Amino acid sequence: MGRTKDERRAPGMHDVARRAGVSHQTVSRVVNEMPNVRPATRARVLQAIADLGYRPNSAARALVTRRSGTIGVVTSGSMLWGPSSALLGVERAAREAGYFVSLASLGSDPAQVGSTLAHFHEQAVEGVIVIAPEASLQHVADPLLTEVPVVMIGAPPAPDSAVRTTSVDQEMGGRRATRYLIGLGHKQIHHVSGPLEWFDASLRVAGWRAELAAAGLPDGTLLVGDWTARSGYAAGVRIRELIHGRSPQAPTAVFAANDLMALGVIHALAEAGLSVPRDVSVVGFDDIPGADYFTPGLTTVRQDFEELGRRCIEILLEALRGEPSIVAPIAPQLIERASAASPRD
Amino acid sequence: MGRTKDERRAPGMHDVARRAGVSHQTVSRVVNEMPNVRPATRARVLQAIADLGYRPNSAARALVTRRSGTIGVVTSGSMLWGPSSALLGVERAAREAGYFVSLASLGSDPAQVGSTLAHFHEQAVEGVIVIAPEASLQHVADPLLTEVPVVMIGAPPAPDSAVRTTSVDQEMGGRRATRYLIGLGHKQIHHVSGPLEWFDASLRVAGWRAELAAAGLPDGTLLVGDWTARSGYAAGVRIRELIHGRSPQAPTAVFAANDLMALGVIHALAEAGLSVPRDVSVVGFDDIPGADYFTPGLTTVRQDFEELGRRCIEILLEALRGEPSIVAPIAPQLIERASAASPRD
DNA sequence: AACGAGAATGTTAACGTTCACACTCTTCCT
DNA sequence: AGGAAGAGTGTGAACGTTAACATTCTCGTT
Repeated sequence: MGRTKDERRAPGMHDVARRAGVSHQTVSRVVNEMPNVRPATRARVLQAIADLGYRPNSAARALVTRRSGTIGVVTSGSMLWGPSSALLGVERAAREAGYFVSLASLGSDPAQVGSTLAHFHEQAVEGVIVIAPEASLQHVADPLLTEVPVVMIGAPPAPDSAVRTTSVDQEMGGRRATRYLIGLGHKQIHHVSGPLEWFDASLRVAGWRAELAAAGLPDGTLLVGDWTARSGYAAGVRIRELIHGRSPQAPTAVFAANDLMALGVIHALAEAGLSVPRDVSVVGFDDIPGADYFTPGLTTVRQDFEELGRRCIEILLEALRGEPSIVAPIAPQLIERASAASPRD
Repeated sequence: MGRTKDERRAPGMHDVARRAGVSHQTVSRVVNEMPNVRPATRARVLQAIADLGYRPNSAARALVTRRSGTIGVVTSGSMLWGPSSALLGVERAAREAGYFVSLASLGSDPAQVGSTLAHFHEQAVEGVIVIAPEASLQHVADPLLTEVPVVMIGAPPAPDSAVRTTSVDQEMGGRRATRYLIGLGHKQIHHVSGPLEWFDASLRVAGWRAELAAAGLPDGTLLVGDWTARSGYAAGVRIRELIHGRSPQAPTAVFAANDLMALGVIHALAEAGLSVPRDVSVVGFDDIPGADYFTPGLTTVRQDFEELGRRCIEILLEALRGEPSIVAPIAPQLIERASAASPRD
């Protein structure tokens, strides 16, 4: 009775080595594309690998190497258009660079942060990318920082921290939107922002203010929303009341910090018989799918999230190599559509 | 700046064992929550673990165990609202079950399929979840099937294949939307579908047809889109031409297979001075963020993508345990809003 | 008191790599 | 001819865990 080993083990380096008539170490060298292997030998090994369908065992490699070949990505649980797209960019770039991508989402429960970190730690990730541009989450990954590099997407550079960052230039986005409206002749431009503890939100506010000031215009009213269309609607209700009351604060244009809130604003306005852009101009932010077919088509500021994700990996790789990284933020782009026009008067 | 080379090895089981005055095997037993450890010993070990900040090394474990504790998730590259949400659900459930989640997206290039599979294979994933409900991708994971269970999200059950599936009941969704419109009194109901090679798309078509037939109504016209608002707009243009031409085929209601296309349809209609729902009723599908603030608020069929993701993991775990799984598809839900009403005549 | 059945713990050998060497050829210089 | 330099290859020991088995305790039973 021979060994009834129906547990057919996957071939290992030794099997390949035997078949190619070399030592396991030579196989290792071939697999890792190291120099100092004669072409003929390399070919023989490669052939054996192909014949046997050999695949290196990454666990064994990770064990001895102490490198997992994995990078961890933390996302906040929201999965809005932006984060999802950035995640996609991150994944693509990471895989292209030969890394595995391990995903972990953050619930609202702060205890989850600890468990997520433990999760990554246990997996021995080589780097972490945080897609959660809320200030409250700015330091989620700090405990890992002593061990691995961390890149945070969308956060402003923090020179005091070892966390590297990259982002779309949100302030510039805010300026572009505002300047465009000013160029159209608007003088009263209000802003519906996201929650101010989001970096993106407060930077867009800053851009809006700066541009208003630069043009010598008075500050507009700031209405704080929460990124949802519903909160945009609430802001829109406030705005239409201002307009109907012929308030001196009544705006001729509104800059919303994302497209969803812009949608809500437009809805509130339309409900009250106010037409966009005839009565009020609206500019959004993000250029989400469908923004071009809102009624009216939404003039907005587009950000390239996938590019953002790619850069994230780029920076992480630089950090892994110990290089400094000076990456300029990505410039967002204004997309002209129908929701903004010159004021009537 | 440059991180000093930290030669201090992380503590291993032996270190813990020494500190607790037991053998490494006992530590292993404690870590893996195995029985037959005296409470006092367990406590001592736990204490030592805490003192040393010990974390089990998953690579070593994976090596000896031949189980990676990782499940692979393949997504198509699109990152629409649905897939993203499902991904989130999958991640949550997987982590809760103690698994790592490895992500890989599929580009358009079919060669990528192979590389993605190799990627997972190399990582020794224990199971694969495919979030790519296109028929063309139905068999992407088949080569892995001999090794690990595969669960495909959104695909119809295929009894001939070992691939397990789960989904929202798309046909029911199509029926619900259509029935609602019929209940409102509509007799000419057209459908703007997604690409027919998507399961979801063809099932919704089937539901629409079935319900029409059940009500003894004539077939409506099928306009095939590609999920984008732009394609919905194109369909809307066709529809408004029908209406303006007083064609006998002119519909009083349109069922769009997703909200984005519904948005496009509404836009095209509005452009031509046709009002929704006064002139034409529109029902969408998905209930994407913002759908409630379209003008008018979109009546649509909501699917619970996160639940879908959770079930996916549930089924995968069952497969891993060798259990059969008979999971009923999730019933989608009609959300009544303003975009559909009774026809005027 | 001796026995034995479990419970509790320990010992040793894998798992499949890479690393640090040691070794054997070439090649080319003196 | 002698040998140094370096290319090409091989050897054995880690890496940190679990599996399988071996051993020691702890009782209740006879």
